[in-house]
Amino acid sequence: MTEKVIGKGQVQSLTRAFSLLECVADAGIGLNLSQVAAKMDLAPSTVHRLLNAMKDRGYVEVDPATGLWSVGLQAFRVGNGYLQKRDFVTQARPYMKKLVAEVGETTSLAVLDGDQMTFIAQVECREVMRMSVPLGNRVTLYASAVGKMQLAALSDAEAVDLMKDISFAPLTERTHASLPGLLAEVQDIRRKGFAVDEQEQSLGMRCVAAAIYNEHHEAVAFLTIAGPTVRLKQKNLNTIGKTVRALADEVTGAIGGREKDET
Amino acid sequence: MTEKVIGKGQVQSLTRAFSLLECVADAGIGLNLSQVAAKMDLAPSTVHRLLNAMKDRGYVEVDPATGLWSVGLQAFRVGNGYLQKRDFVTQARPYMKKLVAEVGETTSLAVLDGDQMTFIAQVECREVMRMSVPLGNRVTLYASAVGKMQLAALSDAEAVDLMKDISFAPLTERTHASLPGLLAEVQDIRRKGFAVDEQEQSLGMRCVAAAIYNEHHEAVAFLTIAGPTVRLKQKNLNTIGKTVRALADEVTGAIGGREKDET
DNA sequence: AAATTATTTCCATTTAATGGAAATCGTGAT
DNA sequence: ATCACGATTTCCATTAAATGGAAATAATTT
Repeated sequence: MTEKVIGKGQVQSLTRAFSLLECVADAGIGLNLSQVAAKMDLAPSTVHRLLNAMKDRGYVEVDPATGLWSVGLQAFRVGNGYLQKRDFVTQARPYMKKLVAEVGETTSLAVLDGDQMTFIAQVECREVMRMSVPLGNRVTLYASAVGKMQLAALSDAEAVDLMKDISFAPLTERTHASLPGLLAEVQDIRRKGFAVDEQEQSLGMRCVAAAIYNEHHEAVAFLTIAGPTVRLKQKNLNTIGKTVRALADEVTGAIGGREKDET
Repeated sequence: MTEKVIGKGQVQSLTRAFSLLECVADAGIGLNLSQVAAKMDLAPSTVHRLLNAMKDRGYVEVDPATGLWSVGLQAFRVGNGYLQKRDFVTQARPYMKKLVAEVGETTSLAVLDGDQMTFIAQVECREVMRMSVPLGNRVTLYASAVGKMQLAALSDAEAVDLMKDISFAPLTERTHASLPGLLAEVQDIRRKGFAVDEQEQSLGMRCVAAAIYNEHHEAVAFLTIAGPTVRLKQKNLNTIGKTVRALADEVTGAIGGREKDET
């Protein structure tokens, strides 16, 4: 039998509870107790105890009719505190709207989370066919405009370090397949100040992203615009890139930040 | 010394960790470890251990410069799972937009949470002076349009039961001060199918709310529009009420629900 | 009605959380 | 620079609190 050793500074019941919470959150519709127990490889009684403790506080809820567990309102409430603090999200909103008005495509804001990018805000355009990502969704660093812009905002060493555990899964035939190729593009992105996702995430979709900096010249968030290739035409990418970058720079200014290399 | 007994079905470390999380979430900008320890009446070492365990999972984060703890991205991610599941939120969005377009004021969606109403979605209008509530924020049942509409959507017995532990704190001079008065208005709200907050929450603000029903004739969410008294004029409230109700009914239809008393 | 599966309760066992104390780090004053 | 004070972090003996097997109960299915 393999002994599971509890990591230093870890709290078993907490770690387990959060795993359950995430398990239940990822499941969407919900899972019943036994499914959760099986998935987490825990005794039903343990799962029962932990889930009920979280239920008492509103972090999860159980549908009495179906017995399915899902995320609770309290989790939503607490989680939204994240946005409160990050006032750049609210401050960026008017600029995001401006960008939508100028280019006519859905605009989003993403931040680095571990080794992926997470979308934290969005202003949708009014087109019938448009890009739309649920907030909280993630994309890879190597196959998204925001991700590549994130890498470009770091030093080569930092970028390589961030990518060290990543394997290049091809999402389309245009997805980067190796680190050297990716880093070469990152160089180019640094020069231009914006990144382009040329159908690397999804065929028929192009994205353009630029960085928002804080007062310490650190990129804290990434502004991106995404649309179908039929409207976001190749020949306009340079102009759009400049527009996105200009808007991102405006946000940087609005939150009292400063760009990287202003010499 | 008073012995703190752990409640049945509770998990001490979990309960404490969630209290810490909420403490840190409510603080907005953040708190340092000692402040949290003092507020929660726990030993610093315990707080340190629990906060670090949550930090490892991304539920809280600490600003290395200031040592202030605040809510983490993971909490946001997981919390947003709450909306995923409730497809009426996404389905309601286009109608919320339509309502904003028609009336020109910020539109929100609220649900019952314990004995308060929680805002879970919002579409802001484009006015400079406009209503804007951070998602996850709560309002009372007795001093909000959504709250009164919620009460009206229940039977008198259920409404009274829901209000049993509530004391009527006057938020403005127009706030309901007692249950009988509130229940009398609730009768009227049932007849009209929409509720009005006539500066009961905040002077200079009016709100109008209507209910969204599921297939079991249960009110699951409340659509509301809020704006300054200078724009949301008294004489238009009836028309606006009908508009809000009509839109709420459209959402009800879109999610396959049915209204209460369709005889 | 019986069988099967899922949930909940119970409780003896022992692990894992606890918090006091001491060490370390950080900051600002002298 | 040195000292002092407060905050943070580490350590570890103690024991309370979490654990999970088993049994009871409830909910489905056959």
